[in-house]
Amino acid sequence: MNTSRPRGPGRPALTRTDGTPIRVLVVDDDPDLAEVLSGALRYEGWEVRTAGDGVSAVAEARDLLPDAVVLDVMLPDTDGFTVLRSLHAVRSDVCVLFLTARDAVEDRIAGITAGGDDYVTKPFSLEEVVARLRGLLRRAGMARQLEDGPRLTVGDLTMDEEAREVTRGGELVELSPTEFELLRLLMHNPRRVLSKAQILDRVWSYDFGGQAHVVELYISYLRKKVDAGRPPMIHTVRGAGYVLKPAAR
Amino acid sequence: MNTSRPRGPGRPALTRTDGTPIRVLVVDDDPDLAEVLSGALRYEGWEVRTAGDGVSAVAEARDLLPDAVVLDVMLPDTDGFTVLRSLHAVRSDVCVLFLTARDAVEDRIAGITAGGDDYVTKPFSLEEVVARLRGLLRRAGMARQLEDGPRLTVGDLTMDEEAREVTRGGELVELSPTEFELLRLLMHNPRRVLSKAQILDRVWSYDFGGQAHVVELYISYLRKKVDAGRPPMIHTVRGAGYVLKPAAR
DNA sequence: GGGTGCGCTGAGAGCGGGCTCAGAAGTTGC
DNA sequence: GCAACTTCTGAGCCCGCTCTCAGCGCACCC
Repeated sequence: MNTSRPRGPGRPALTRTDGTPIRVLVVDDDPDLAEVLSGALRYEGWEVRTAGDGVSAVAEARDLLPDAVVLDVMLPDTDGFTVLRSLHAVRSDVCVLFLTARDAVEDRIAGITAGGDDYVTKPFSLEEVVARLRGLLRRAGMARQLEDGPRLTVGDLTMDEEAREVTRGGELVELSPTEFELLRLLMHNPRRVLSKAQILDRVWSYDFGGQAHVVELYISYLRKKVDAGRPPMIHTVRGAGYVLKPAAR
Repeated sequence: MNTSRPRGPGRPALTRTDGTPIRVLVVDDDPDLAEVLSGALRYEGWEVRTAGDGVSAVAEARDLLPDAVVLDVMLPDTDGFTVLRSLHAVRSDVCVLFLTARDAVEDRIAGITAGGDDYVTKPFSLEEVVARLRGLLRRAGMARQLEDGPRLTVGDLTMDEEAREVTRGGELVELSPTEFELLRLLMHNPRRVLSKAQILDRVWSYDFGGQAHVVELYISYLRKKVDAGRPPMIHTVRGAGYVLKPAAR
């Protein structure tokens, strides 16, 4: 996996207010999942460490003083709530993103999002995890946006990630959840060719068994809504993937 | 380190008159509850500390000199009223919000609130606790409102939090307590998508075991009263949650 | 210029999220 | 003690979303 990654031109990156990379701690007892996650976060240009249980998580946190923690609720030793308390003791303004099984949502998530923290249910897509973390960090005010705020812009296409609002040339564009996620990925990587495999990896959840064919399908949906009669911004690079770039005048 | 969490767009924040964050001490012997509470208060941008019993509460108070204290009446060592006296000795103008069981309300609480303090009965919703604290601080004159007073406005929708009065386009809208609380949360977060879990966490009491289904139900109630024939302000974002925004022109 | 395969799109099935209605249980006020 | 109101549960329905399948067009290669 490619670990060195200069941000592409136009790639909006978050850094800490002093300009150093954002520090994230990933806590999950499944090493494979932790690896995939930390890969995606490093791809954002962030500094990442991992821990496999609650005790080492707190130990790592004491050392790293992370800005954010990605925390599996089900850990071999302790439950998420206890870890949360310890983390807040280490650094009171830490942001926490919980990972939880879908059916476990109801019972004990209660109160977790109250402190401004957030959660995603397994299985999740990497794009979603990254987006949630970005949102948390931005709201906590510990991050500095290198570009202009929560509104993402490519050409005359804009996306407000918090309001989930997309406009093209001032007109509102209505998107389904998956379409939105796909467009978000494209808009975070303007002028960069993304392969179908990359897109599948980031937009669809990691346990998705389907074909790369869905990517073509959703690109076609997006074109109908985003390009619709206007000069095209979504381009196919045959044999390589897709690019989003401002429409040539 | 940046400990203040700037409110989202349109989110009215309170600070002390010198502009520094409001300082709150949370006293409860249930660590989970204390954690949830302090999370919610930190989310308001306030500085929070916790204590688990009366003795450490007074010790913390001497150190922090809090503007307000959230105080469980039932403590392992002392009762709330003794703590109250000690707190007033530390800082005579401190605001106190009592937490009490429903059936214990009658007798002595009444006398307390005469002193300008307030109470909520368990189980409570976080939105309620935060609202009561805001009211206390404002009345005590130790807080400075960063935005425009107690009246909340989104489009042609207004809410007077103190009078519990809501108008849409000048017309009075009558709401039940829960409906009011839900709308308050939405109006504090205009143009931001709130998930059902977030709403559940803040509007319903922390021990509510029910389904996210009630949120849909109450959204539908609100729509009937707030949107009723007018251009809709409450929007569903499928798979994500709900947003309140000014009606499109 | 013809073949090959990649990419595009239309049709449609299945599913599940979200809305509404009806009613039970609890609460408040007269 | 009754009436009005509020809150929440359950059931059923509808429709939007997702994905599969299949057929076709077009780009590229020889």
